[in-house]
Amino acid sequence: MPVISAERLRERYNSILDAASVVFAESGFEGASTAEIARRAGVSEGLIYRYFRNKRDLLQKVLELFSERFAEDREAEVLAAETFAERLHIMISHGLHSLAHDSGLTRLYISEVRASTELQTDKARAMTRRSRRLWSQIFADGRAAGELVADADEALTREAVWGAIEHLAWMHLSGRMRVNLDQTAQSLTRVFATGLSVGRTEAAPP
Amino acid sequence: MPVISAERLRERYNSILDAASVVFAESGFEGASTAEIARRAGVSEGLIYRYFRNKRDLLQKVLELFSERFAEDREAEVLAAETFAERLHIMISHGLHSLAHDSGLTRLYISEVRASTELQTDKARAMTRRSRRLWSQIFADGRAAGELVADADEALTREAVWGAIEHLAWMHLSGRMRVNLDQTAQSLTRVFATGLSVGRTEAAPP
Amino acid sequence: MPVISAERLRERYNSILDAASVVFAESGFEGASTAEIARRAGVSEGLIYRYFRNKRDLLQKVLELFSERFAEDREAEVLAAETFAERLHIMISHGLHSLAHDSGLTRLYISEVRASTELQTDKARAMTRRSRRLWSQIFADGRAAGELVADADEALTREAVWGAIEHLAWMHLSGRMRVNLDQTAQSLTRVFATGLSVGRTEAAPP
Amino acid sequence: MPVISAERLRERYNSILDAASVVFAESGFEGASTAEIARRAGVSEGLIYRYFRNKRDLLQKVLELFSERFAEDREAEVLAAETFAERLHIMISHGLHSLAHDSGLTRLYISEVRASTELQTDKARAMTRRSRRLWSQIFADGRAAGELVADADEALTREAVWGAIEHLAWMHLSGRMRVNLDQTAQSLTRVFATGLSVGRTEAAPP
DNA sequence: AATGAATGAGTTTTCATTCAT
DNA sequence: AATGAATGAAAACTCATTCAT
Repeated sequence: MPVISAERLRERYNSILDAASVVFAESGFEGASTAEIARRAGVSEGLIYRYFRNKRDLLQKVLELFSERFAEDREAEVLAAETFAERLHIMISHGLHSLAHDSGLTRLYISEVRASTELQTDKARAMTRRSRRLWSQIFADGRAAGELVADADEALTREAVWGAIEHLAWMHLSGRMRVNLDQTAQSLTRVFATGLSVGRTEAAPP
Repeated sequence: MPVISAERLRERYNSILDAASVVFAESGFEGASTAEIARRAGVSEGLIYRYFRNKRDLLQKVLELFSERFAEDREAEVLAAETFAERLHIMISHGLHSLAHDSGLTRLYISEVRASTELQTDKARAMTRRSRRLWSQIFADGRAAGELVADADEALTREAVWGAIEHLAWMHLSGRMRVNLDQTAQSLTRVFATGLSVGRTEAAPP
Repeated sequence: MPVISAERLRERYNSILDAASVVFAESGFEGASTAEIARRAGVSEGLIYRYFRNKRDLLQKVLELFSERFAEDREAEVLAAETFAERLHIMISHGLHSLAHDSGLTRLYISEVRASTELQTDKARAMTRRSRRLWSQIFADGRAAGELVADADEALTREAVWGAIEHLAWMHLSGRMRVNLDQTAQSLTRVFATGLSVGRTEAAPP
Repeated sequence: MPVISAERLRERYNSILDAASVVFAESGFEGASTAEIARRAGVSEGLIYRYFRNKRDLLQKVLELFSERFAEDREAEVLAAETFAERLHIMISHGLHSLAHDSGLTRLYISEVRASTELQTDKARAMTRRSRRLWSQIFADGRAAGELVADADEALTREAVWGAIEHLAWMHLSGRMRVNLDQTAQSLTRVFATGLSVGRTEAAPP
C-alpha cells in the first residue's frame, strides 16, 4: 500500500529524468550539479536519491532513454523498404536526423558513453542486440537478393556506417562543417550501397 | 650558469607530460587529478605549474603530441602511391593503426577534443589544414585520372572515412569487437573506393 | 515544513558571523582562513558558503554590522543638544567610545575598509551619507547661531575630527598610549570648538 | 675579506629594497610576491633571502625607510620658525605633503603598520621617540611664550594632529575627497592653534 | 656569491551525498 | 514521503622558502 499513488511516483521520476536530460545536455556530466537538476525538476535535492542511486545512475537512465528514442520505429520502416539500398538509406537518414535533432544529448552520448564501459547497462546491451539483429536481417535479405558482393562484411559495415553518421552529425552540430542532412544521407548511402554491391557478387549468376 | 641542465629540464617536462598522458587516458580530463599526475611523474604538485600554465594547458600539450605522432610521415607515403584506391588504403590503414596503437589517448581525444572547441589550438588547426590539403590532393588527382564519379564529395568522404576509422578503432580498443586491422583497412578501402568510382564518372570516356 | 526552524537558521548565521568577526579581527582579512572561522563557529567549512557568498562577502557583512552598531542612536542625542560645542562633544565622545569598545573590529575596519574601495557597499554608502547629513545639520545650526567663524570648513572638520578620533582610539587599543576616553573627548572638543568659533565670526553682530 | 665589494653588496641590498617598495606599494603585503620583487630588482628569488630574513623583514625595512624619509629635515625647519602656530603649520604641512606624495607606501603604512605590532622595530621606536621630542620642544617653547592655554595636552594634540593628517591624506589619495593640501594645512593649523591658545592661558598675566 | 628549480603546506571554493526533521 | 541543512572530502592552484648546483 503505497503512500503516494504509482501515478504520482512515475511523474516524479520522469520530472527528475527530464530535468537531468536538459541539464546534462547543457553542461555535460561533470558540469551538471544535482542541485540544478533538482531545481529544474521542482523537487528537493534529497529526493533525487530516492529515485536514483546516484548521479551516475541518473546519467545512465538519461542515456538509456536517449538510445530508446533513437531506435524507436526504425524497424518497421526499414523492413517495409524493399531493396538493400533503400533500407540502408533509411538507416543512415534516420541516424543522422536523430543525432542532429538532439544536440545536447548527442554530445553527452559521444563524450560519456564512449569514454566509459560502466555505462553499458543491460538495457543498453539489449538495444545493441536489437539493432544488430536488424542489420543482420538487412544483410541476409540483401544477400538472398544478390544485392551484395561475396565479401560484404556485416559487422564492418554496421560500425563503419555508424561511425560515419556519428562523426558527420557531430561535425554538423559543432558547427565545424555545414551538413545538409538529406543530401548527406543520400550520398553516403550511394557510396556504401555501391561499394557493397559492385564486384564479385555473392552467388555467381549462371 | 643554469641550476640544472637543459637535459634534466627536458626530462622533467617529459615525465610530467607522460604521466599526464597516462592519467588523462585512464580517467579523462575531469576525472584526472593533478595530484595523481604529480605522483606518477614523481614530482611535487607545484612543479606541474612551473612547466604548464594549468591543467587544461597540460591536456592541450598531451593532445598535440598525440596529433603530431598521428600525422607524421603519412604524406610522403600517400603521394608515392599511384591510384586513388591505393592512396585511400594508406590513409585508412594508417589511421586505424595509429588510433589503435594508443588506446587511452584515442579515447581521450575522442571524448575531449570533440567535446570542446577550446582545444582547437593553432597547432591543432594547422594539423587539420594539412590533413585537408592532403585529401584535396588525393581527390584532385583521382578526378584527373578519371577514377572518381562526378558527384564524389570530398568533404563528405573525408569525414565519413574518419568517422568510420575512429569508431572502428574504438570498438577494437574497448574490446567490444574483434577487429583485424589490416583486413578491416582493406575491406573499408574496397567499399569506399568502389563506392566512389562506380556510376557516372567525371569525364565520360568517348 | 522547513527542515530546521528559522530561529536555528538565524543562530547558525550569527555564529558564523561572530566567529568571522573574531578571526578577522585577530588576523585581518588575508590572514584569516575560512577553516579557522568554521572551526570557531563550530560548523563545517562548507556551511559558510551556504550562508555567505564567499570570504569577501563575509567580511562585508561583518563590517556592515560594525558600522551599524557605530551609527546607532547618535542622531537623536546629537540633535537634542543645543550648542555647537555640545553637539560636537557628543559626536566625538560617541566615536571614541564606539571605536574603543570593539578593538579588533576597529583595527579591521581601519586596515580593510580604508584600503579598498570594493567594500563600499550600498549600505556602507548610505551610512556615510547619513553621517554627512548630520554633520551638515550641526554646521548649519552652528552658523545660524553665530557660533562658527566665517571660514569654518565643514568637510575638513568632519574628516579631521574623524581622523583624530580614529587614531586616538587606535592608540588606546593598541596599548601604545593610555587614553582616558571621557577626558580626551572633552579636551578634543574644546580644541575644535574653540578653534572653529574664535576669529572672524560668520555674521558680524551690530 | 668579502668576495664581493661592500659597494656591490650595498647596491644589491638597495635594489631589492627599492623593488620591494614599489611592489608592496602597488599590491600590498599579501598581494606582493617575492618572485615579482626579485624580477623587478633584477636578482634571483633566492638572493632576497641572503639580504633579508624573510618577506616580513623586507616589509619592515621598507616601512622603516619610509618613516625615515618622512622625518628627514623637518626638525631644523620647525625649530627655525618662531611662533607655536608657525611651527604647527610646518608639522602639519610637512605631514600632509609627505603622505600625499607617496600614495602607495602611505596606504601600505596605514594598512600594515597599524594592523600589527610586530612591525614596531627598534628603529621605528627610535623614530617615534625623536618625533615626540620635537613635539615636546614645540610645546615647551609655546608654553614659555604664553602661547598655549593651561590645559593644552601635548600627547593628545600630537596624536590628534597626526590622525587628522593621516586621514585627510588618505581621503585625498583614495580620491574620495578633493583636498587642496596647502589650504588644508592652513585651515587645520588655524583650528588647532586657535583651539590651543584661546581660553585660560598658562601663566595668567598680571 | 648567486641561482632558480623544487617543494609542500596552505588557500578558497564546490558539490554529491546523507540524515535529522 | 519529502525536505534541505549540513557535511567533508576533494579540487586546482599559489607562493614563501630552501638547497643542490
